[in-house]
Amino acid sequence: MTEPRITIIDVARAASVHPSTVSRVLNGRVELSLLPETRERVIAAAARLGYRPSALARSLRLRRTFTLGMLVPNIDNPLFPPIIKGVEDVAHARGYNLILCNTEDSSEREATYLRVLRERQVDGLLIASSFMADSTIAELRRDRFPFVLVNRGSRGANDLAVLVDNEVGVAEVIEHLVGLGHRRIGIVAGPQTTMTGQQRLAAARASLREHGVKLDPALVAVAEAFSQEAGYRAARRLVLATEPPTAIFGANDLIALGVLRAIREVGLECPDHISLVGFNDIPQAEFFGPPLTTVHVPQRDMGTQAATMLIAQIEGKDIPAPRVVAEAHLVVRGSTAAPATLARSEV
Amino acid sequence: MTEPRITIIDVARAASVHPSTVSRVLNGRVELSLLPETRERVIAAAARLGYRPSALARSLRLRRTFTLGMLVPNIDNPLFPPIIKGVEDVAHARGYNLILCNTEDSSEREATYLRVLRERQVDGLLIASSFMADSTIAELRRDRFPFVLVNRGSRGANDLAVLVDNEVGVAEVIEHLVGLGHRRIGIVAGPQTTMTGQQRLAAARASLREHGVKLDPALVAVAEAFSQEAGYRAARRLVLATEPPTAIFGANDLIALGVLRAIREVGLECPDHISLVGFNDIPQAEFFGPPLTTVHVPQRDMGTQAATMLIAQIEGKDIPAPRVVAEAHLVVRGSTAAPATLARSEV
DNA sequence: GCCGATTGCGCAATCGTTTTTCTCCCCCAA
DNA sequence: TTGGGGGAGAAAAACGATTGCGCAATCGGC
Repeated sequence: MTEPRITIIDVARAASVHPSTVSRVLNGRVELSLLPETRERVIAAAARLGYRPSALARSLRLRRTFTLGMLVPNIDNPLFPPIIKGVEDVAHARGYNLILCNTEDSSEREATYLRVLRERQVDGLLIASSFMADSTIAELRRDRFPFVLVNRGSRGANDLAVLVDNEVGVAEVIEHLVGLGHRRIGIVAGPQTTMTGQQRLAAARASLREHGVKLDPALVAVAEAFSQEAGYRAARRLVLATEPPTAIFGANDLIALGVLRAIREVGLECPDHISLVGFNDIPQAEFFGPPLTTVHVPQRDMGTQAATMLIAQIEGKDIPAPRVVAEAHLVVRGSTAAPATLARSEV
Repeated sequence: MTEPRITIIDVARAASVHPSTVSRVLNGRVELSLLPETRERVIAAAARLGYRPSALARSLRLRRTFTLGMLVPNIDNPLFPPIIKGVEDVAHARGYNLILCNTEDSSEREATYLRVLRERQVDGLLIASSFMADSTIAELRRDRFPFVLVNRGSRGANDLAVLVDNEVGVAEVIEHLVGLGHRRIGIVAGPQTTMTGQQRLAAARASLREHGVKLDPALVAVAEAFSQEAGYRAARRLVLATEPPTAIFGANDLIALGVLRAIREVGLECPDHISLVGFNDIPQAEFFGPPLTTVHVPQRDMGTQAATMLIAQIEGKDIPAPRVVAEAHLVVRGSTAAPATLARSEV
């Protein structure tokens, strides 16, 4: 890269035409008439010199970068890679690139990345970062900056978003557990600073109430993050309770995994002593020991939908619905069973 | 974004100075003397207008983008997210951004992304994509384009690279299995179009030979990708053999997971009938059923090392060693045990 | 043989920065 | 009074591409 860059001017010189002609040839502007022979000369010269147009210069001139920015809270969470792939599928097919930023659940990183992405003039933003302050989102809205929320909501009712049906998903979880005979159900909620965390907890409470099951406040813990470690820390209190729950619902699969560790640490087994349910159905969930009962969400689909919506917005096309709610349904695997006492009485 | 952009000229006008002065103030060029009062006026004007410099224009002028490109074969493979995080840690700390591209194990996508990244003038490239042709890499080398290989080698001995010690890792795997009493060992190798795939298979062969264990060719299968599905397809032949192996080494954890499914599908259990070992120690490996015995590699570290090397190269600093070989050591968990016959005789 | 239409391509402005060079002005000393 | 010096900021030239406009040449029609 120390050698001088080959520019459109070099190509023009080599083909004995004007730079503008090179531009037209290479961008295939068919509305302009060009001698086939000229066209070929230009193409040959470009190939010979190994000309590589500068996306920087082009974007500056065009005021378009054909780049999408994506903010992800934690790429370590296996929920996100499939979503990212979905986004990439669409972006790539439509001629856009993706700049992926991992915010590490840190609002400073989030702010930095957001600034950087805007300075780089991405054409639009996919926001899967659940910690982002509503005020930040409001600012984007005010600036009319194209964005789509993924796997999180916002107060602005008209913001474009691809969401998960937390109510239905959680309802199925509770229904399943109650159906198995569980009455002493614990919850390890997600961070209550996130909408997802709030919604899933609220949905669980509501659903338990509907089933006439009382939720012991001692059996509700809040994890500080949607991570395994946070889940583990939060779950310890539950499993050490004088009367531990017979089933625990973790607000996502990673939290559930942390709960699993906590369960084992006190010498109990899942599902023999405590049943466990997660949320998201991350790709390896079925291989866990025991295979995790969880709520499946159409991850890749969410990514493609979000990207499609964003690009439509960028290109000023019609958007059928501002918010898409992805279906979420329980997948029963091996981590749930009837409570121990019941099982015994049944035998 | 339909509103006209606020440029340095607007700020200059608002502060009644020349644009060049604004640039100097905002970039803190202390070597130039500026009246404190002027400086404040400029800063105030910039803040008031909400000025956001254009990274595009700046990069064009500076011929630097402070952006790193990263090519990853498959972000779905949990091996990569921690590596990416390591890269991001360093990049972020040093003022660089990361453009992440997922090649989906497709060489066309790889070529497209490579072109795009160079057109966008990223300052350097992290290449974790193991399918990339050596000729492509040779081209980068010829162009003196800064790049670092991650988790893969190349023929060019002087290419910067952060590698895994496949020999030691695999040797420990074989040693472990042989030590447990296994003699009929199967291998599900990675794609032989990749260096990693070749190396691990070769290392396994060599190690078995050293231990005087004969490798039955019928027990060697090659997966078409480092994925669960490919591992599953490749493993079926092994588990259906007239005399199945008592242990199988999968070239990475995802392949091992596919093998596990194949084992179960024919009604066998792991490790009771067949022991299983993987490679990489992906974050959820310990939660699998059974917890996976595998080779741990310092994932995040590899990312930070690679990024550090790349940035050093970009900035023309000294690079201590062109290739870093990360240590790889076996982690014994529940997926390996003594072979069934032995176990029975021991009881 | 003249005029107007059409074809093929060049001209120059523009996108928003940075940086080198230059100018102006003030102050102080000779 | 004049010249030198230096401080503060203006001018202008890049960086590499795109595009509306316009000019010259060719062609066809009468």
